[in-house]
Amino acid sequence: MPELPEAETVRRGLETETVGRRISRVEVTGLRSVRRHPDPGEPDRRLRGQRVQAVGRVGKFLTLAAGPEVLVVHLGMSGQLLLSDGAGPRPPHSHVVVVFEDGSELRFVDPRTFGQVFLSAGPEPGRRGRPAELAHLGFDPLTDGLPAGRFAALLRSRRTMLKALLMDQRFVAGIGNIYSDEILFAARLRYDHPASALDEEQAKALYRHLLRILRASVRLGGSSLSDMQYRDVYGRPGRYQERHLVFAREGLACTGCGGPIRRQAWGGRSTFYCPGCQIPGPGPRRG
DNA sequence: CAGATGCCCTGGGCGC
DNA sequence: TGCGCCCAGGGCATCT
Repeated sequence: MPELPEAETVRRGLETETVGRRISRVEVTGLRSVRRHPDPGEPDRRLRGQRVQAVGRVGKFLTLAAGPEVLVVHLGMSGQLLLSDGAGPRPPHSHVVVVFEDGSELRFVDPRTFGQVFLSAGPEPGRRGRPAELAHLGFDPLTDGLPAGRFAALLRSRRTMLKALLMDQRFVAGIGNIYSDEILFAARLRYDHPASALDEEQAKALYRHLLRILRASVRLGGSSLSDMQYRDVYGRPGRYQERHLVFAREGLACTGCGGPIRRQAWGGRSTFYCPGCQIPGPGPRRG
């Protein structure tokens, strides 16, 4: 499930491999992947002949600037961006393929089609020229450099449960189910702890763990789960899953207390936590 | 406004 | 061996 560290790993690969290359055409075969475009031929028309200038990222979204155009990619659940020299057959579910003038290809492969590819309608005024379609996203933990005190104040103003807030892309961009569980375990806070119940020090500590874990995962190329769906642009899996302390570890011994990690259905998906180490918070105040 | 729910979609795992 | 069921979950729409 590509989250920020996986998107950042892909971004680095794209930056290395595609900046400076000229696009000769874009082949779209998966209409759902370009669902924001009423006309699926639009990406080809607008990108033809443009040279890739920069590769950016906001949360889980990737952006390729090419001439006046910005191509935005979200990997969804099962999306991959794979580089190829253009020889050999394309893998199944290659819904969008950017062909460069040397014949090499950038293939958007996405079996479950939760991901998407679209050309931005333009930059949002202010906010560092972020594509307008990404205006709703909150701060990016690795690129926006939000001071800890600001984070703590923002967090403590919300009454939402911590996990819901960490996964809320409007609050902070890039954290999903895996990293929210890992961050909350590191901070010794349970998923259902109300954000507003944290004191200043707890909120700052949570932020430190958030940054530390995302950076550590980027260093190891992100997390590939048992399905090995996540791959970088060279097709390599990540290695951060070896460092997961709670995610997908139901029944295994907690590294903190030795007790079993618990799995809880919550918000329509699985949450993993240690009942011994992670505190649930004060609960609703009475009186 | 915030929380809950359902939908989209396919491959893989599992029970029978 | 094979079929059908269920699950994985990010983002969004919709309802309360």
